[in-house]
Amino acid sequence: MKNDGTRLEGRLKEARLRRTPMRLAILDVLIHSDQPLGAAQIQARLPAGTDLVTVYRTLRTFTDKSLAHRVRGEDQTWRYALGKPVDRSRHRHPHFVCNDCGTIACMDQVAIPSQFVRSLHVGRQYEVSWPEVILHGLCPKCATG
Amino acid sequence: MKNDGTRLEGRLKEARLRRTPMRLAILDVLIHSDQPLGAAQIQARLPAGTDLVTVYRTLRTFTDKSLAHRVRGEDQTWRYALGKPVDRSRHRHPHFVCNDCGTIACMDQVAIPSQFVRSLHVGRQYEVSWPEVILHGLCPKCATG
DNA sequence: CTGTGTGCAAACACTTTGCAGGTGT
DNA sequence: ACACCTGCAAAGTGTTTGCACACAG
Repeated sequence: MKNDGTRLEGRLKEARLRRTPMRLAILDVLIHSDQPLGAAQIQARLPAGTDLVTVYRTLRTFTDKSLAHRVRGEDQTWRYALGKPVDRSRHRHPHFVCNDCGTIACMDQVAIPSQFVRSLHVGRQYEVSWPEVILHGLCPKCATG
Repeated sequence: MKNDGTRLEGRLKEARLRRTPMRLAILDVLIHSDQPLGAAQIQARLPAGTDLVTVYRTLRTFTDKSLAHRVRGEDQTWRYALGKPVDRSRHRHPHFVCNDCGTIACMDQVAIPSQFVRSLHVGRQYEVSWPEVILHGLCPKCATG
């Protein structure tokens, strides 16, 4: 945890992006979140007065450079999360959306079976590049509550 | 095809909704579309001057009564499609989104394997109610084009 | 110094809400 | 007749764009 700062700078350098306070701050928020966050949620975790537009632009930069990826929430908004180095190019893990509290979780540890697409027997006129899986249900908190 | 009108009225009656020109018109548009349509797209297929707000309200009524279902398009907008009687309560077929032209197709004929969720080995703290599958790739038109 | 990033205001696109008047049953 | 629909206007929300200034490299 101590060298998060260093790691963050490394990510920016790798993506050939300037190391600005705004970017470091947003990376920091994302790295410490256990779930994808929306632009407004991120803004709320930054110093008061932080400009939402800049947050949007920064997030766009991150996704453009594949530093982060985004998923849609039930409520129409984009949620952003850092892509694990391993799946930075393609984020093929399922996402979980809670019917109750609405939070989303990246199930990085869950793999979509490689033969999944094939098992669907989609007409061969379709060229499937990747299957997005969104699991709906109750998250641990809401399931027990 | 000749008795579409009758069928449409039947659906409304079944849902205890009044048979209004607006509703019949929208049902007609949806029944003749091979893909989910957005509110604006539906409006465009109705007589000029049709109120978009009413289209939205009508679609909301339809989804409330499970007469139709909706999916999100890549562009963040809702696309509506009539639910097949069979899956009116739950629409578990995959949807296909074309990377190129952006159109969405309901793959009603494709079944998601029943053991799919189990095969993911999601932590048991999560209660998955249903798996949403969105296939990304190229549709027949764009694949050949 | 130069190109990129940031802040602020304003624009945009999609969707919802309020209310008065019209219509199906 | 009465509840439910519809049309019009206006507000909301999330996101993007334009432009002048600030700052990292």
